[in-house]
Amino acid sequence: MSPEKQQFYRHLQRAGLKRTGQRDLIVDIFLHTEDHLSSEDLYRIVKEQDASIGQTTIYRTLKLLVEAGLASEVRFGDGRSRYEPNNKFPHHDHLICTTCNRTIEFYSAESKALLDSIAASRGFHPTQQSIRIFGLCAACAGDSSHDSPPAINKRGVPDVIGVAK
Amino acid sequence: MSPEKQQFYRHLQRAGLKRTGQRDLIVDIFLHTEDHLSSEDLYRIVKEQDASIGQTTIYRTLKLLVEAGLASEVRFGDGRSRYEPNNKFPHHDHLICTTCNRTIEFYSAESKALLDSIAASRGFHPTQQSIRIFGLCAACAGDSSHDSPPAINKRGVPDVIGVAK
DNA sequence: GTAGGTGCAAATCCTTTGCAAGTGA
DNA sequence: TCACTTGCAAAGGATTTGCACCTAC
Repeated sequence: MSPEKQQFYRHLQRAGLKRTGQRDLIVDIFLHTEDHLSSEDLYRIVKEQDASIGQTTIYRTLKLLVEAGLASEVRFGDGRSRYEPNNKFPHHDHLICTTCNRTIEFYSAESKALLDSIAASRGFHPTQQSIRIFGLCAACAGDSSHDSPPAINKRGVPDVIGVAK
Repeated sequence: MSPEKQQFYRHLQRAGLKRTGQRDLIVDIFLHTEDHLSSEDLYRIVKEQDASIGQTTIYRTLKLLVEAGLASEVRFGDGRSRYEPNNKFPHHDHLICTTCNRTIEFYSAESKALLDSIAASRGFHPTQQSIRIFGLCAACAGDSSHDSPPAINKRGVPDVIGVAK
C-alpha cells in the first residue's frame, strides 16, 4: 500500500472512522491523477469502475482527503472546487488562462519566502498560501512562438500545460 | 462628479448602456466603502437609501463595476464573492484569518515583480494576480503582544485590520 | 419609439443534509 | 452490537435568468 493510502487510513483511525470499499476506490483513483479534478470529474471516473457509487460519497471522501492532508482544494474562478493530490508536488501555484482554461503550475521559493516574511512581520501565522495569476497563456495571446490553443478537452477540465519548478 | 463615476459612465456609454438612478446610487455607495462587501452587504446598505431596489440590480451593477475596472472581485473561501473598489489602493493582497475572518491587506512590489517575471518566462500575459495567505492572525494565535480577537461584527463582514504598504 | 433597465419569482448550479437501510470493527 | 456509511432525494445558499412593465436617450 502506498504511503499516501497509509496516511489516509491513519487519519481515518485517529478520527474513529471506517475503511470502506468506496473510500478505497475513490482514494486510489484520486491519488493517481494530477489533474485539477472537480468533484464531478472524479465522480465520472469513479463511476466507470463502480456505477453504484453516489456523488455524495465523492464529496465526503474529498473532504476527508483534504483533512488527511493528502489533497488541496483550489478554485480557478469557475464557481466549483477542484482538488489536487499533494503527493506529486508539495506545493505549487497556478497561472490560469481565462480563455482556454488551461493552467500552468509553478513553484517559486523566493515568493514563498517573501510572503512568509510579510506574514511574520504582521504577527500572522500562515497555514496555506495561494497565488493565482489570471490572464492569457501564450497560445491564446496569439504568441506564435508557442503552442496553439488546445481544443477544449472532453470533460472541460483544465489541462496542465507545464510545470515550472 | 468623481473621476471614478466619470469612468463608470464612460464605460456605460462605450457599451451602449444607460445611466439610471439605481446605478447612480449603487455606484456612489460602493465607491465610498473600503470594506470587502458581498452583494448582499451592499444590498442592505443601498436599501437604507432606497428600499425599492432589488438584489438583482446590485448583482448586475457590481458586474458592471468590475467590467469598468472600478472594482475587483475577491473570494475569501466562504463561498461568496466580495468586491473592493479599485480607487483606494491600486492593488493589494490579503492575509485572511480563518478563525475571526478579519483580513490584513498588504502590498509587495517585490512579489509582484517576481510573479510578473515568472509569468513572462512562460509567455503568459497576466491580467490579474491574486495572493491570499490563510492562517491565524496574531490575536487568534494568542500572541499577547497584539490585539485580542474582535467580536464578530454585525454583518459578518471581515474587518480590515491593517494595511501594509 | 425603442433598446436597454428593473424587480420579482423561478430557475440554476454546486454542495450539504436528512434519512432509512447497510456494513465494518 | 452499534457507531459510522452510503445513496437517494430534498434542502440550501449564492447567483442568474425569464418576463412583463418601466425609462433613458
